[in-house]
Amino acid sequence: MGRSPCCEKAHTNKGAWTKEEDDRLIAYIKAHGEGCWRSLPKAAGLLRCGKSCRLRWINYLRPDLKRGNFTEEEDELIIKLHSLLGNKWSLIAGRLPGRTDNEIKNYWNTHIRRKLLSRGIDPVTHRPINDSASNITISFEAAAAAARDDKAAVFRREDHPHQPKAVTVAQEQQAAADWGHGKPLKCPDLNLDLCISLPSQEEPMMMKPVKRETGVCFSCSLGLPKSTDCKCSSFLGLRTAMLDFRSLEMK
DNA sequence: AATTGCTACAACCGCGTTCGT
DNA sequence: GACGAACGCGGTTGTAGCAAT
Repeated sequence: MGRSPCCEKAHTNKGAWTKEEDDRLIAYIKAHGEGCWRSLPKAAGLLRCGKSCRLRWINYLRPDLKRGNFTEEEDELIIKLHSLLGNKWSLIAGRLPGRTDNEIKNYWNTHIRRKLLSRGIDPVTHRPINDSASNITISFEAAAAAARDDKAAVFRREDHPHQPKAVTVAQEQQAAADWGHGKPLKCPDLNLDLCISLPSQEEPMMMKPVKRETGVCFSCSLGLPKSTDCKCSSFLGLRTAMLDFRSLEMK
């Protein structure tokens, strides 16, 4: 069963946006706000599909975008977040104010991948390329699936082709077992000394960017400047990550 | 000066998820 | 609960600009 196209292709422009189109889109969003992307093009007098408008606004026109070169700190943060989250570009972007998922994805593919390779590090697994002995990589998704006792979903490799492929079934089961008993999960190579607490029983495991009343947020846990929604009362500046899944938005 | 190859990044596409009815 | 529409994400493609030859 096919999905109907998102827009009338015959009457929409494609390719690079013109200055006039940008101005129309900016003016419309300033007047009416974001949202209703489907109806926006017609309302704004644009011959574009809603998706295209949304992408243009989010990746290029939004006034809070930083643009310009990435700093060394941003580089390292992206690498660290990627080692934790994999290709979850929107989650990574959420931790880099003023940066978009598309921008980070492009930057990863053009700069950071090469940077890691030149350091002899596999950009997918974040492990030394010639380090054949150490091949234990535990995915947070696998752990989360195990915590849900979702046996059917316990991370079938073919369902997650983008994830590191170094984890064995036995390792997955061990991780699941450890997770289920509330043991801290450690990724030896990340040197983040991760300590993950289970969410409280009454809350569903669906990951939403819920503000925490206790503990520290993800930004603080990485020793970063506080994010705008940070409510942490203090942070000692330790490079120790107390990672709570509820501070992450998971799909 | 012309051509070729490479890099960077904007934009598109397909699909999974969420939301409203 | 089922269904369709809309949204959002990640992978991929297209192309402009630059460097090397």
